[in-house]
Amino acid sequence: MKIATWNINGVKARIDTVLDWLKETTPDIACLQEIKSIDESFPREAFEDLGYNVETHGQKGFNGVALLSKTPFDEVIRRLPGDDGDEQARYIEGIVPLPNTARTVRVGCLYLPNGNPVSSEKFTYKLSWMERLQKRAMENLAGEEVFLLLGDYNVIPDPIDAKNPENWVEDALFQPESRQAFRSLANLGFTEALRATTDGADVYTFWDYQAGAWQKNNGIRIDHILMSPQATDLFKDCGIDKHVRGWEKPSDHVPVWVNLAT
DNA sequence: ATGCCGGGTGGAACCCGA
Repeated sequence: MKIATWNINGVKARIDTVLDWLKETTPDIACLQEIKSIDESFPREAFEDLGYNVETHGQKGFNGVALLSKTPFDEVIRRLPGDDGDEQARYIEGIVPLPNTARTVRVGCLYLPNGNPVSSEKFTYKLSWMERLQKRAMENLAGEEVFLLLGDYNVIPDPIDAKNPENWVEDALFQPESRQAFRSLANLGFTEALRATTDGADVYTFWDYQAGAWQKNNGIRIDHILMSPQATDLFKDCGIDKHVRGWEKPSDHVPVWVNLAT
């Protein structure tokens, strides 16, 4: 079973690119971030035509997340608990049957706040959002399910995860508080899929549109997949669809995926 | 380089992203 995540940077601008990617890589479940669309405008038929069930949690203009699954959802949860009054659409969670078993897989799709500039309320919002994510993750881990948290974390975990880490020391993505919160989350008992397969450098998921970042491979690794112990028991491999960044009209992020043995 | 590009809104110029 293949489960993927991708910050597509606008579903209207990216629809053809996303459909091409789905046809090429055929994930069973796809988590999309930054759909930048209200639910009513999301082009769900285009995805249904490829055999996907579609669940969205959108808002006008910014943010917005979506779940695609070849198998119908048993349950869908929008928003993180404890974010009453938070109008930003950044989290959607779905449960689908695990193929060839009587079990299910729970998938949390997240678009974590950027948090810049660090001196602003945007950074405290980022950290409080991470606290709410941590609580939700603890609840789900207690269920001892096959559970994955995938998405755009907007956190560079370690210096090796940036081409030029010195350029990010003032940035919210690389602040000690951001990295500590990501470590605390992972240390609840998750396995980070990419780092379970390689400790190598030059493994990125984002390249800025500006200043020739892609051409210079000036990237950062900020899109991550965390797996519960029960998911890790099924883990086969993890990859990054780097070639998609070279397509026409690309997102600035590329897809990350895992294969589970099912 | 706290916006060089790109998407969104709204219908020009400005907000937002990382």
